[in-house]
Amino acid sequence: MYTIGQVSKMFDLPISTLRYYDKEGLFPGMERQSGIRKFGERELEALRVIKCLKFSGLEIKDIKQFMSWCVEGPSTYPDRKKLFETRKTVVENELLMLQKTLDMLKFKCWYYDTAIHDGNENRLAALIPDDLPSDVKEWFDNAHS
Amino acid sequence: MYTIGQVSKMFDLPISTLRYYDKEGLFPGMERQSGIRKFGERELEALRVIKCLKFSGLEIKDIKQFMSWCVEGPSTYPDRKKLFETRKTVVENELLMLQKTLDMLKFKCWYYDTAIHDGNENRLAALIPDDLPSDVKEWFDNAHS
DNA sequence: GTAATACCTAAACTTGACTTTATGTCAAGG
DNA sequence: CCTTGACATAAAGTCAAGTTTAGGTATTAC
Repeated sequence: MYTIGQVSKMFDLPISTLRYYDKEGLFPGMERQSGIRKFGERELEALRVIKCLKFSGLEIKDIKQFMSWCVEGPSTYPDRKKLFETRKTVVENELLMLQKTLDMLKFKCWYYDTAIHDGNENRLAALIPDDLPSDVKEWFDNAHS
Repeated sequence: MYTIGQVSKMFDLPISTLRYYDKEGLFPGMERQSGIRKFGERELEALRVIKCLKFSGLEIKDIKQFMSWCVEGPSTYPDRKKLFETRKTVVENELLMLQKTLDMLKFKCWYYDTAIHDGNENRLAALIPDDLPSDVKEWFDNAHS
């Protein structure tokens, strides 16, 4: 069993955030000893899941919904599974878009390398795809078609 | 040259958002004809870049900074390059973390598949890594070590 | 015994990125 | 002529996710 201060250090989260999560219902049924929160293994596992679900873009109120389902019992297994399936789809799409974003950033890094070398953008202004190094042309092709 | 309404449709962005971006200085030197915004190729390219930079997690005020550098001329090439290098690092890290998030989601999907099949979590509560299908154990290993 | 720490609550405040509202101009169509 | 539609502005409102503040309790350290 851990105090809020210990958990704050373990997860590198401000105490105020942990209290806020608790207030929002993300630790249903958390124990207290004379008013003081006691974080057990259930709460630590909850925090691990919260971290991932948040990173996947899920809102607090929907994480709360999930936690409520966990309390409700086996009848909510299908709801919980659907939530994770949906998140999986969302994150897979996000990965594809982030990859495209990375292509753009690589292109721009190359672009400014070239601009710095040339001292101007004259040559770059007249670019055609064939001029581009292959590791950098993804985004250019994509954005200008 | 396009009107704000045309650009709104082209980029699937609300008109109010385009006006907000303009107010925040994301289209420095945009033309006007008797008060009406005229979006040219420069502004469209800006929007393509804004889309990516936003997706990479950059804030509006930092995008504005970049746009100001573009107006300022070749002396800011190094600043602009550094911005894209930093974004590249950030996005590469984000990709790694998203991949881990995806591992967790895959694990949870498998978990609830199993729970639905069993009708309870008894078997799952006593899990050890060796019990896990290999395509699903990444996250479990990671989180419980 | 008092001062420092670690905990608690409720309520107000903050931030970023928009969105909405209220009001107004201007050109084209019936 | 007058209404409709597309544009404009300034200012207020919204929303999520915290953070901060003000005030209080309980235990330990000197």
